[in-house]
Amino acid sequence: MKYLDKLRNSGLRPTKQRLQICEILFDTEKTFHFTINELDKKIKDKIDDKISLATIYNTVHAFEKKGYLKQIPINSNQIYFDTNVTGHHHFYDLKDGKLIDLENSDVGPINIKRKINGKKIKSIEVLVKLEE
Amino acid sequence: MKYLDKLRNSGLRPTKQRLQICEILFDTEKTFHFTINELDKKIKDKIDDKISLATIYNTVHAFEKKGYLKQIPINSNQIYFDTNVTGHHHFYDLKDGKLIDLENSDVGPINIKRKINGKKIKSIEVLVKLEE
DNA sequence: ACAGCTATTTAGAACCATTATAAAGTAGAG
DNA sequence: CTCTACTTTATAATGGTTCTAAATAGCTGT
Ligand SMILES: [Mn+2]
Ligand SMILES: [Mn+2]
Ligand SMILES: [Zn+2]
Ligand SMILES: [Zn+2]
Repeated sequence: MKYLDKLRNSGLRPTKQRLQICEILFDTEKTFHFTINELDKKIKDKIDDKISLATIYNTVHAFEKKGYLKQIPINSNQIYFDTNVTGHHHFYDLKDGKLIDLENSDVGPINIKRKINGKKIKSIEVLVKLEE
Repeated sequence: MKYLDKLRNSGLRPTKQRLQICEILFDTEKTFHFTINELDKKIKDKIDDKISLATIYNTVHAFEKKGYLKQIPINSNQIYFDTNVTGHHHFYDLKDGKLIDLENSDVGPINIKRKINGKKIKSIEVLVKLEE
């Protein structure tokens, strides 16, 4: 199994459900963005076993904690996740609610000049909203 | 009344509730960030009349539509609003969930090199997450 | 001032994404 | 194989936000 070690090495038991979700999330050429609802639909499409919604939530959160997924900061009634966990940015199309990756090279270096005492920077994310 | 014209000029009737909310939101030296829940508490503290939660939601959304407030893109179970509607950025302290303004001058110019066909850029917002 | 019209407020219900619960099932260690 | 901790699951609960529809209030024209 392709993802057995990935899971074992993170201290996550490689259950059938987790392995199937791994295939949907990580077996693709390109990375992608998704909501839980979209992932649930994709699972129903692509696999014949049923995976409960609770397990989908549990798994996505477990993967996020391990750094295999990240949330995208955006105002929406649903959480958007990203299978691209490298530092990068996003276009957000206000018309259709879709996200498009913006590579670091498309944005250029961002130099935060202000410091906050006792805190360090964990991430810098740019959201570029698009309209017609 | 200080906010009568502001409201009338936007096509919003200057009701007692809207005028009172204006005072809480816009009568301050500094701009600030808030959730609906925090605004509701502040209203209970500062004014003696009761304003229903539905009216608070209605008013905040009306003000946002008129450009007197904006939402801050961030992952949270609640929407964060900002009384600072100029283009600027934010630190987000993951420890306590608080936002701190980052002026454009603290970030430097951001040059988005990539274009999306048929779309134009409405806003560019940077979120800098802080950890210990 | 008054009538008539429309916008607004309101309490409460509904909505719905997410989280909690607790019982049944499963993986891995020994 | 057994034991235990972890995981899955159906289902309920939670909680922020939106909807509903009836009451109220601002505004325009007279
Ligand atoms: Mn199927
Ligand atoms: Mn009071
Ligand atoms: Zn992305
Ligand atoms: Zn701000």
